[in-house]
Amino acid sequence: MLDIQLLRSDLAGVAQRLATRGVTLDVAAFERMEASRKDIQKQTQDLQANRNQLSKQVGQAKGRGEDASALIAEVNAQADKLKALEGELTGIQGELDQFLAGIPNLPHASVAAGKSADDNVEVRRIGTPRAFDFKVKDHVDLGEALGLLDFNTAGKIAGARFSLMKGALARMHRALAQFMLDVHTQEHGYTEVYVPYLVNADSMRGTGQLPKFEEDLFKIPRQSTEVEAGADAKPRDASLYLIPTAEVPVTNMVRGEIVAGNTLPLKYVCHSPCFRSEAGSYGKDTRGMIRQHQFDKVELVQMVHPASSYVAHEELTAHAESILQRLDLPYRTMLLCTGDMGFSSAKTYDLEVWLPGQNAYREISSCSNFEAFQARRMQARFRNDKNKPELLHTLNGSALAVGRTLVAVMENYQNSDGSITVPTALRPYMGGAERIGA
RNA sequence: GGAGAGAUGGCCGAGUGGUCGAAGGCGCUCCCCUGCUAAGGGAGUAUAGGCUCAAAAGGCCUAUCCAGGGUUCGAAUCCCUGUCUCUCCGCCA
Repeated sequence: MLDIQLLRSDLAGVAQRLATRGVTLDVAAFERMEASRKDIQKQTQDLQANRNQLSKQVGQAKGRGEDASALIAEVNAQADKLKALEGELTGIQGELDQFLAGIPNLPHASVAAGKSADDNVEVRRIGTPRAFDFKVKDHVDLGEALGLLDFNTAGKIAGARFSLMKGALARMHRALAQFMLDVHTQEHGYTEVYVPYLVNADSMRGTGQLPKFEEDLFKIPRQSTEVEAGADAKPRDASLYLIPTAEVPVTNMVRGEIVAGNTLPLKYVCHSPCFRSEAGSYGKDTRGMIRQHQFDKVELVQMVHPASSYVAHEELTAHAESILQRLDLPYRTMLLCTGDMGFSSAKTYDLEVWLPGQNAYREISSCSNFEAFQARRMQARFRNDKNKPELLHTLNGSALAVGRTLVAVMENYQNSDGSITVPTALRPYMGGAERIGA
């Protein structure tokens, strides 16, 4: 969520920066709502002040044993008007909140303007794709031939976009997650956390998945026994959502908190399953385990001082890259353009790993700086030098998506006989195994 | 699932209808005193928003004592609904 003060002081500037993302800000609507809010708020507060004043006098009069009925009558005379105004104020503030919640973050100055992924900028390219002297297979052919990957059975159990791994492949999947966690905790200073995989709507709002992207989430409908007040009394919605990324529960750890300044930066790493309905991506990546309803990911999350978030962003991205380097997987780092960034992000690097089976670089990580956008929604703050609460900055990045890393290892480390060499870095996690299959 | 207790400022904790944004303590900040890893004295110390002001400072005002409703001229305090925490019992990986 953007700072409403920024919209008040520089509406045109905000609209201009949003335009680079392809978003049109309804300036007129905002100005109309603001004018209305000001007017109603002024009237409401004046009446409230008047009521408080008179009520105080009632108390004083009664204290002196005098009759206060005239004062009480005076307050009562404006009670209806006050109640109506208070209702209006709540209404207009709700409208403004909703309007504000629908506006994406402003791109950082270092982000290139662009419309789509075609305009992303390649920042660096590490490693050289291996030259194969045989016809390469993709991970589906490799895994099924080895009898270790079974999409048919997964389909029977759950449906499309689920996968089932067995034996050494399932173990390698687990090994990858363990390896990533160990590197980040032992070498990069992250604290490992285990978190809920089902979260409430407040948490989804905190990181920006709600209200705009509900269709991408798996939702478990639930009703509280609490009944909302009002004419159409209905039970309060207490639905839970499956997390689409550990970013949600981990970042929400600081929701509503004021942390001591000297505890920053907070650095967490979390291995979790992720659930995405992939609505709107029908027909995309239908083969294999590139795009699944359920996948594992090791996520890095940092809460930092605002002054250091861009340094932290570079570091976090480097932490993610280090996994690819240790696995000796060729990749490139892309700076996303304004038009291709996620809703909440001010700046994002995507890491794309080389997949021989597709003869292409494919996204395996996304590292973003959200500045105060998430923190403002969550009211996540720290005490600054002046001992005043100030919004902190949040960042996160995948390091890495485990399923896609497994795909990358399978395809890049395949041998002519259909076996897969185990990367050296993973061998300690695989009981010393050097090869899968054959 | 059953029974009970609780939720107040950074922390502890008082406050059961009026002048309470909230005593007191701790912590923190500044000043004074003290020549010393201590103690004492004084002042200050929530957040968000609105109005005023060229701006800052300042001033005035509104809201917030878990959340949402209600009663009342007036609610931290009374009533209702919920959430969470703790204790005991049951069940359970």
